[in-house]
Amino acid sequence: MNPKYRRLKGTRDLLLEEVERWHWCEERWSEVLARYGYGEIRTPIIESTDLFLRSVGAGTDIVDKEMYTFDTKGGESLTLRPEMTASVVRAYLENGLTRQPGTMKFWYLGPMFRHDRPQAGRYRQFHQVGVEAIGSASPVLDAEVIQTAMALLEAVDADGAQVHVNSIGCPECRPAYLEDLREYLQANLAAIPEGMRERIDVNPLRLFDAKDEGVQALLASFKPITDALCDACREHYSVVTGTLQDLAVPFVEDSALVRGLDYYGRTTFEITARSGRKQSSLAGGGRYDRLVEQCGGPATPAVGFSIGVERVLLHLDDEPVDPQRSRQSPVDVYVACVDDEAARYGLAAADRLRGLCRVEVDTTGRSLKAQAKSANLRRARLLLVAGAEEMAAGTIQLKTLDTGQQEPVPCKALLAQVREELRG
RNA sequence: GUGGCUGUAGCUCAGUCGGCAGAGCCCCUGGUUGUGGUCCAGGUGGUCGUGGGUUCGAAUCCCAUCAGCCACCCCA
Repeated sequence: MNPKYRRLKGTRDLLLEEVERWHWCEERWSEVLARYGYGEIRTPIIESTDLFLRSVGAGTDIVDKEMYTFDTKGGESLTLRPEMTASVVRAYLENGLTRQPGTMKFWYLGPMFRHDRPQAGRYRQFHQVGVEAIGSASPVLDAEVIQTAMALLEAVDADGAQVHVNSIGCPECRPAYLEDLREYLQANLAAIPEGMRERIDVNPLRLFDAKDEGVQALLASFKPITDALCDACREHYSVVTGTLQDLAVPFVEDSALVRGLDYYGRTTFEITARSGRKQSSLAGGGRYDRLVEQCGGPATPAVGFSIGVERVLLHLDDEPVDPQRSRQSPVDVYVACVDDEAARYGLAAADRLRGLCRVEVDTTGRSLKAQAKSANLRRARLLLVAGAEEMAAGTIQLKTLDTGQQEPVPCKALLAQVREELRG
C-alpha cells in the first residue's frame, strides 16, 4: 500500500500490545515515585519559546537547531517542549508554590519534541519520565534523586544500568576553570576538528562530549573540573558520592560528564545501559540552583532528572510477539450473531455480562464460521451464539472454547453461568 | 546538517543473465444447512516507493526524488 497520509518522520504509532507494555511500565513508575514522595504534575506541551531560550540556553543544540517553534497569528512565538524542567519551574512559580514548606517534589511522564534525525531509540516525539525536586540545596537530596532514577529503571527490570556522576562547579569556581580550559584548548587548536572549535568560546565544557579521539586525548591530559572546585562545591560533591555509598548505589565518577543544558551546576549525572551499543544513554539529570531565580522567582535550589522511555524500552528484553494476535485485542466472551436482528439480541446479552468481563459483540453479519474464528483470534474463552432459534426460545448458545462443549442457556441465567465458566 | 543500507501483496520476504509478478502467513469461500483452534480444496489481494532515462522489452540497468532503517553530530 501507498497510503495517502503517513506519520511524520520520527513519530510512532503504538498499538494494542505495545500500549500494554507502556501501561505496565507506567503503573510501576507511578508506584515507585509515590514511594519516594513525588506527586504528579502535568503541564501543557506548548510553551512560550522564550521559556526554553532562557532556561535551556542559547548555544545548546536543543535551542539552536532542535526546537519545534512556530508563530501564532497574533505574532507570539510558541515551542513544543523539548524537555520538562523549564515547564515545571514555570508551573511552580505560576501556581504560587514558592511559599510551600519543605521540598516540592514533582514527577511527570509525557511527550517531548526535538527536531533531530531519527535513529534507533531516538524520535522527534519521544517520552520522558522524570522528577524535579525544588527547594532543597542538600547534596543528600541529589543522592536520593539519583537513587530514585535507578529505582525507576529497576522497577521495569532494566538491569545493568550504570550511574555516572560529576560536579561541574558553580559560578564561584567554574569561570576560572573555563578560562584555564580555553587557554589550554587555544594552545592546542590543531588537535581540534574545525567543526568543534566554535565551542571553545561558547561552552568549552561541551568538548568533553566529543567522541573524537584527538580531542579526548587532549582533554584527558588536562586537569579534571573536580580538581578545580571551590570548597563549597567540593564538599557538596563529596557528600553526594558519600551518600550514594551509604545507599549502596553503585556509581562511577566521570569528570568528562557535562550536561548539554545551561542551567546545570554542581551535581550532574547520567545513567547508561551497559549492554549493547545502540543509544546507551537512558537518563540524565543534575542540580539547577539558579534556574528558579532566573525565571523570576526567589532564589531556590533544585535538582532533577529525566529518563527516556523509548530508550529504556529499547534495552528491555522484549519477547517476540505473534504478529497476528498482536493486532487483535483480547476479550473474555465473544458473541457471534447470525444477522443484525440477532446482533441486537446479542448486544442485550452482552449488556448483562459487561459488569463482569470483556465482551465483544460481532455485528459484521459474517458467517458463524468466520465469527467463531475471530473469537479464537481474540483469545476468548467463551463463545455465545445468537440466532433465530435462540431468540424464539429466550436463550443463547454458550460454548466453552477449550473443551468445545456447548449448550443453550436462558438469558436470565447467563450471567451466573458465565461467571461460573470463567472461574474454572 | 553528513554518511551507509533498504523500499516487491495486509505481514515476513524470494525474484537467476533484462523476457508472463511469486512463496509463506493473514483474509475470504467450500469441504461442515448455524460454530473456532488441526486438515484438505479453491479464491481475493500488486501504480514492484515515486518520476524520468536506456532498451523490442525494466521489479531487474542508469539518473533524480521521496520514505524507512542504521550510524555520525548531539542527546533521552
